[in-house]
Amino acid sequence: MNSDFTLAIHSLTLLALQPDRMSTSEYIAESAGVHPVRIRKVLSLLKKNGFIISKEGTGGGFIFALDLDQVNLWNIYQITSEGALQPKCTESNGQCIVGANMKSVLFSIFMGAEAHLGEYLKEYTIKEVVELVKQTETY
Amino acid sequence: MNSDFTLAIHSLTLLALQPDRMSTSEYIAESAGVHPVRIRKVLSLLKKNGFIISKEGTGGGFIFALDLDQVNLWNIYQITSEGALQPKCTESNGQCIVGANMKSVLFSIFMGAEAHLGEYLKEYTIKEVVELVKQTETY
DNA sequence: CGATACTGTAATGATTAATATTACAGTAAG
DNA sequence: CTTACTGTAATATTAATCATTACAGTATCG
Repeated sequence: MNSDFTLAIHSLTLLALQPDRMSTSEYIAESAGVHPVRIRKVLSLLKKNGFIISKEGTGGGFIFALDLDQVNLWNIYQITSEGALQPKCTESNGQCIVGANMKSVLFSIFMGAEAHLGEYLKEYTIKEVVELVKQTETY
Repeated sequence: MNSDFTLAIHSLTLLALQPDRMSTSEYIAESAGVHPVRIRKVLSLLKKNGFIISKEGTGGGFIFALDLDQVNLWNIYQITSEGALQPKCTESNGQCIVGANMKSVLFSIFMGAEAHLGEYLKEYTIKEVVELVKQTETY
C-alpha cells in the first residue's frame, strides 16, 4: 500500500485535533516522521479535493475544511492511491494464450477487488479514526 | 500489489492448461516474461503448500497437484503476499498522540481490509481464471 | 517598506526494494 | 557419465521511494 495514503490519514487526523488553528507542514511532518516537503505534496492533493484549506505566509498552514464525518478512507484512497492494487505486470508473451490474455483478466479482477475494498474503507470516517486513536491512547 | 501474486496465478493458469505433462520453469518464464529463477522461487512456495508437484532431472518440471477448483486466489494471496496491504509506516513521533497511536490503528484497519479482500478473492478459483482467459482469447 | 514565516513545486540526490543474473549443488533419465 | 532439469544462495542491476536543496510566491507584522 502506497504510504501517501497513510500520510494523508495521519495528517487529517492531526488536523482534526487542531480544529481552531492552522498547522504547519513542519509540525505535521514531525508527528509523522517524514520530511515537510512530502507532507506539503500530499496535502496539496487533499486541498485540490476540498478536504482542507491552506494558507501561505506568516501564521499560515493547513486546516480541516469539512466535518470530520464527511471524509472517509475511501475518499482518501481514491485521491492518493487509486490503482495501487493493480499489479504491474511485465510485458508477457503474446504468442501464448495465457501470456496474451492474463493481463486483461487480472486487470478486471483487480478492478473488482479495489471496488470491494472501497466498500470496506467507506466505513471509516476521519471521525472514527480520531476515536480509535483516542481509545488506543497509552497512558 | 506484490507481483509474486500475479506470477503465481499466471503459472498455475499455464499448468492448468497442461494437465498431462510437466512444464519447465523456462517455458513458464517465457510466457510470463520474467527470469526462470524467479518462477522457480514462486513455484517453490506453491509446492510447499501442496498446490503443485515438481520433479527434478530430465523431463522434469512442474505440474498441478489438485483439481482446478480446489485453488482460489485467496489461497495464492496468502502464500505469496500476506500482509502486502499493510503500509510501511516510518517511525513516527511518540510524543504526539497521533504519532504514537496511528500505527496500531492503521494496522488493525488494514488487517480488516485484508480479510475483506479475502472474501472477494475466494470467489475466483483457478478454474474460473482459466475460463476467463479462454473467453478473453483474441482471434 | 522590508524582514519573517509560511506554502508550492521542481530538480536533484540518496536510500531502499524489486528484479535479473550468475553460479553451482542436487537429482533423475537415458 | 552426460544431459536436462530443480533448488537456492549470492551478487548485480534496475526501478521506486523518499529526503533534500533550492527558490519563487504570498501573507503578516513591525
